[in-house]
Amino acid sequence: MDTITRRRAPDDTRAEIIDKALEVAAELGASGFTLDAVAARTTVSKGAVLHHFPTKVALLEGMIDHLGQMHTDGILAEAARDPEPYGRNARAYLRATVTEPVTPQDVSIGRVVMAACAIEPSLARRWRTWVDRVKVDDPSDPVGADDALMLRLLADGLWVSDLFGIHEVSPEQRQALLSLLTPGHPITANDA
Amino acid sequence: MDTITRRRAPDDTRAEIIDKALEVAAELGASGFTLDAVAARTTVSKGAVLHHFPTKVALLEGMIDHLGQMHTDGILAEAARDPEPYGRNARAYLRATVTEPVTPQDVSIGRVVMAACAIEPSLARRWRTWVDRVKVDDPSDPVGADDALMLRLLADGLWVSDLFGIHEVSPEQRQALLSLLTPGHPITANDA
DNA sequence: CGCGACATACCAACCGGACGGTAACTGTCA
DNA sequence: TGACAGTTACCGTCCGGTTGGTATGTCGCG
Repeated sequence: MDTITRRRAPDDTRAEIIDKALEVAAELGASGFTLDAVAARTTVSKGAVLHHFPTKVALLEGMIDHLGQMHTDGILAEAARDPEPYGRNARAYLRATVTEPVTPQDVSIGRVVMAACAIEPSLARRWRTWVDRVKVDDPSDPVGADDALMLRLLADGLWVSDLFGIHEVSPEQRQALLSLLTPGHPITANDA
Repeated sequence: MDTITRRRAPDDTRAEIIDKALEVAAELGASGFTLDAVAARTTVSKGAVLHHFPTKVALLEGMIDHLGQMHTDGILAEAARDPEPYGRNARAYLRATVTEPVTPQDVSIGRVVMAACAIEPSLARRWRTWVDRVKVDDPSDPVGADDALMLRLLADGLWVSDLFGIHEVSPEQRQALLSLLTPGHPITANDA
């Protein structure tokens, strides 16, 4: 009947764990990202964390899936407000990566994810799976495969650059990148 | 007379440690990259490793510097054989990243470096320092800053993609990327 | 009851690095 | 040139803190 006395729904706990795990990643970075730290921040115990995510990698998978879903939403939203069909999908990918405010928290989380993928191959494969899925969202996109790939590589490169502070990229330069792909003006030679 | 009993030159030991450390990184990956594993592969002991590199991060710095030097050489060689001055520098950067054979060992080492930079901020800063240095190698390069930046971001994105197996990039596509920057045909809008 | 959602207590192994000691090399000064 | 002092290169061992994971108990709900 009523859910007042009932114990909390497990899904809520699971969601809270992921949420708090992202907080820990944002604040403590990869070296501070431990099961104990995550559990300490949740309302539940470490045992509960291990109950929902039997291993640390499983927790990271949950986090990556969550982040992937968020980013997918951002990309779809970006594509939805783009009237120009040519290259819409790839452009949305780039736009969602470039435009979204990159807070220090995002950077820290990104680093943790990056480290995790670099250490654990299964997580890297999960990343790839996400990319594959987001790539086929709009097969009717008329843009050439080479140009679309180029935009995605560019977006990833910019993301990595932001993560590690490699290049100073001004807002104007980001804007210039956004206007790269226009109909009738393919970038790579293969896309005639 | 003979050098059998003589102690080896310390620089040789240091070089050997870095060399074997790269081997360990290539074969065992980030999770297997421990001081013990490195020491076990060298002819010297763990104590000697710590003597030359007082901390694990210091060893990684040495490895990154070494790799950076190698890559710098590759870039300079690529630029030297390029008759076209326009965008030569940025193109060489891209070319050295794309063209150089990416062996599984390279991928494994790259992952270790990536993880290290993601975990330890000082290593990421070292990466940035290297990029800054390699960027000013040829200030007379007439290519626009935006286009040069774009090529570098593209190269980094491709490198990351190769590291994690994110995109399948055919040799033809890599070739298409190489011919991106040509005189009289700027890519970004800002470089008129 | 029984099953899933937790809590508590605990463990064992890994790993970075500290440390005391030794042997080899280098400079110095008589 | 040779003895002595100081320094550098290196060895082998040990420690202890951290951390991922387990084992077992408990409680509520259906």
